[in-house]
Amino acid sequence: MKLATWNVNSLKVRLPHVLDWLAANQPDVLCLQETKLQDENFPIAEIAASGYQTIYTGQRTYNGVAVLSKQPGIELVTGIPALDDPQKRVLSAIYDDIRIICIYVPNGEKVGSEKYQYKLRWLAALKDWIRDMLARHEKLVLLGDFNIAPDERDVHDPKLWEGQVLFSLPEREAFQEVLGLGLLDSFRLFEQPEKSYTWWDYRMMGFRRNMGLRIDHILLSRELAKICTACVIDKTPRKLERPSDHAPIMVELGKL
DNA sequence: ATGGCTGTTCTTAACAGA
Repeated sequence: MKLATWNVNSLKVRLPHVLDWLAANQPDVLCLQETKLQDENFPIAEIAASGYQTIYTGQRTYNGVAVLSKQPGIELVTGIPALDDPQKRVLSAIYDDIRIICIYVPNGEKVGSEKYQYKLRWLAALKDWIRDMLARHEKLVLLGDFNIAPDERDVHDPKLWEGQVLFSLPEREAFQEVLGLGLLDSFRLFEQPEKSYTWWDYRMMGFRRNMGLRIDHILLSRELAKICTACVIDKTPRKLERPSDHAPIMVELGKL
């Protein structure tokens, strides 16, 4: 089974990239963030023509998440149940017995800002919810754009980013607390190339100079980590014309 | 120190993203 996540930064603009990527990689499940589409504008027909069905929750201009899958999911959840949040950032369903949770964590803008406080509150609510979900689902995947680089290895210039949003200690601690519930960072289960990132700034030739951050993640419950055989960041779509600033990541799971 | 790209909007300037 192949599970993937990709912040597409506007599905309207990136739909051709997504369809090409689906055809080339054939994931069983692909989670998308920053679709930036209201539900009535979601391109279900184009995606269905590629052999995928979709669940989605979106809004105008900002945020929006979707889960594309070969098989239908059950027990859909939209948003973090205990969090009263109009922003469309969370979508979850069960696929092939696995509870998939697609998230788009708030960016946080700047350490100390109102949006940063919202990010930390949001992460605290996420932790409480994931604790509940793990108690109910041994097979669980939490994946998406976390907007947190967990470790110095995940930052092209840790000195420059020290204390900055996406790499500040409170954010990294919140990430570790989620892991502490019983999740593993699939990317670090395997040997990886040095300087592996999932996001590069559009400006200053960030991608060409590999000035990136690893802020998109696929976290696996212990049960699933045991059967995970690979985790790969695919930089191919980042090289296309008009790319998303994020690259997709994919894990492969063997038989239970 | 700043702004640097990109996408979106009751657009052509302002904002948010990371």
